[in-house]
Amino acid sequence: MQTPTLRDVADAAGVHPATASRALNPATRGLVNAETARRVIKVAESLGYRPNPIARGLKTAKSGTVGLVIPDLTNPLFPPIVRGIEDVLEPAGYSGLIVNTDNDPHRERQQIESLRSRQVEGLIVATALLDHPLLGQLRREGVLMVMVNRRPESVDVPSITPDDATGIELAVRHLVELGHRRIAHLAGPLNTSTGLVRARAFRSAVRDLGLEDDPALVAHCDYWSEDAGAAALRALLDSGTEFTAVVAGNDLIALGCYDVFAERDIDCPRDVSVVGFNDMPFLDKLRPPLTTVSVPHQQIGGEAARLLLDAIADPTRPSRSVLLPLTLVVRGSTAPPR
Amino acid sequence: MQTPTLRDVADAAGVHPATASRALNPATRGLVNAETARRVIKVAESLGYRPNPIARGLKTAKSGTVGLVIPDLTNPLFPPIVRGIEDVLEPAGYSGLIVNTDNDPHRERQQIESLRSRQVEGLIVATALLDHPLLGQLRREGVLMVMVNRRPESVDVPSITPDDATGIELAVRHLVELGHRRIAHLAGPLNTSTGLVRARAFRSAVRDLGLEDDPALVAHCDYWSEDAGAAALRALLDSGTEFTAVVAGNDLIALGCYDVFAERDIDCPRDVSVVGFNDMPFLDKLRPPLTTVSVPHQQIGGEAARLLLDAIADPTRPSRSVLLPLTLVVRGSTAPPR
DNA sequence: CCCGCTGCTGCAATCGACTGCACAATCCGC
DNA sequence: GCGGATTGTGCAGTCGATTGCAGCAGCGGG
Repeated sequence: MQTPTLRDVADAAGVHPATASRALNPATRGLVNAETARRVIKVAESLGYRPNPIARGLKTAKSGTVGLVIPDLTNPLFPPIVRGIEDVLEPAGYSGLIVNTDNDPHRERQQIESLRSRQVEGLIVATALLDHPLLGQLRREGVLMVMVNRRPESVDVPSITPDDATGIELAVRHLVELGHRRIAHLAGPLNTSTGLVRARAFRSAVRDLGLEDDPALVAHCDYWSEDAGAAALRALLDSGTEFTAVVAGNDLIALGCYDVFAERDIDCPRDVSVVGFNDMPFLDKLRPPLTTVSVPHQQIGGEAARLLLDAIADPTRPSRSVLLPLTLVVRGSTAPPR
Repeated sequence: MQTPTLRDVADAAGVHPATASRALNPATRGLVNAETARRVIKVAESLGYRPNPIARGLKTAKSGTVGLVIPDLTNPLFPPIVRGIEDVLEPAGYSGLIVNTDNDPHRERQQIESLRSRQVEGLIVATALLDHPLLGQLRREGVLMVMVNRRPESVDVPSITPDDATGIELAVRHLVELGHRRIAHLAGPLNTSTGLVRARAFRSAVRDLGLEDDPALVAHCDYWSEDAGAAALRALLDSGTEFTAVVAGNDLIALGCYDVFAERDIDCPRDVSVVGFNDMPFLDKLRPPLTTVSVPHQQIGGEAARLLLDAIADPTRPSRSVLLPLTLVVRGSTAPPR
């Protein structure tokens, strides 16, 4: 006998499996004599009994798993989020099934399909595609889900997002306080909600702080990548527009700036200041260490998991959304303009 | 009716559920009339039938999941490994359940216990503890597993490990070719197999290349961390031992060196050269960019998953182990000595 | 002294898919 | 045209845990 079953426990305790089941389940324990329950529990322990979640899941139609849909675990953004999720899921007796979509809508469909056939009880979605028809469909089919890092525009889905707008404002304000007046923005892809939100926030922050809102000062990146960031900065430089500071759409784009600085012999922060976004690991090891907006990724993951567990516990509960506050981490890449 | 069951398909196709089951399962399809099979399959498709893996698992005692035991997903070493694993698991119809142990043996036990109760079919273990009694116990209990990044000493378990010894030799040889003669080693914790193997490999590489094997040149770090690396380098520096280059046990330890360089105004690579190990992301963004030994993490993960799947398919097959070749990535942190 | 209630426990069905066995239909050779 | 081999299909039990319902004992009240 590999691992003892409920029946083994019941036999050893001299009761019916049904009684053993009730004794072992805290929710139904009240139905059984306290003395009997104690005995059953004791026997279960001594036998090293572990309920088989597969069998349990068959009857209860619950799998104890949730799906985590992310673009790519290799992107340093996601591990802390996943970790935060797992840390909340685990004590609740749940676990997460991770799939990587590589931002390929087709793959995404497939992966979600595969998760559903694995009977996940809900989905935590961190992919960044905007206005996805799949989203509405899943909603209609009653699939529970929580979005991370993006707030769906049309559909009513609970979400956990960093307060991007305030984060950008933090960055701009910091630069203004240092004395910068011509601040550029290297925006992320505008077909992603974060890219869009941050770009908008940038322009309104600039206006709010009494600076000129010059459209020539914002350049767009096609991807959230170093290369795209470098390309955008080069274009901006070549356009002849004057600026003394850059707010990058995220840290990778900021890293692209570093490449251009090296390439064109620009001294950061003496010639140009840069602020990133996300606070990826090891940014403090760069020369100069990157000033950036810090996002509490692990906390975001934790909140997302909590929201999903709530939804599982009571699917009728109205969907709640959370906006998490951000902080600015000032390091060496920002200084007063010359 | 939420999702159609096998019975629904069978009814719609006018056959018995048993027949439908056989028709749908490629392994047993031969038992049923080709025409009937075709019809059943067609009906299944049109109904959008998805076999319920929970029910299937109950009968077949297979869950389609494997457990991934890692210390901490947040450590940049692991995401690529996990990604490599998932990429192999997924097409095979398996998926991975990740648990983080934080290198806490107690937590590790618990987590593995929890994975087992979830009926995982095997374990991929990437935790670095040496000589773990748990290991032998699991073996005896017939739990299939594969180790990543470490080769168990006593027990016969398949493993995938980078060829650390050759990697270290690559690093030392590179430094020697640059003209270094006094090369130090900041070894990782010696109670981890990688720490031990690399430290040994360092000394034998030094000897093989005709350098003096001075014990004063190797310092030990208590952890694989920046702080530990910095502390070890400080101790070495304070001891007055002369050296012009450092081979760090891994990249984090090398990063610790950077901190000390900044602190003591040491110019890398002019005063001291440094080589890391692992090639974490973004090392090329450091000043100076870190020369390091590159480990094919994703490939390691993939191989590990393949090994485990093999073992699942045929548990009697003798356990195989793989040593993956490494390469040296020369960047800016190494130069000829002054 | 009997009825009815409460508190426990057991019985048996159920979840959905798989599978050994039996049986029916078909086909072949002699 | 008959016996035996060969397919193809159905029946029913199984995996392990859960749960509605029934039954039983004990107890108090009328």
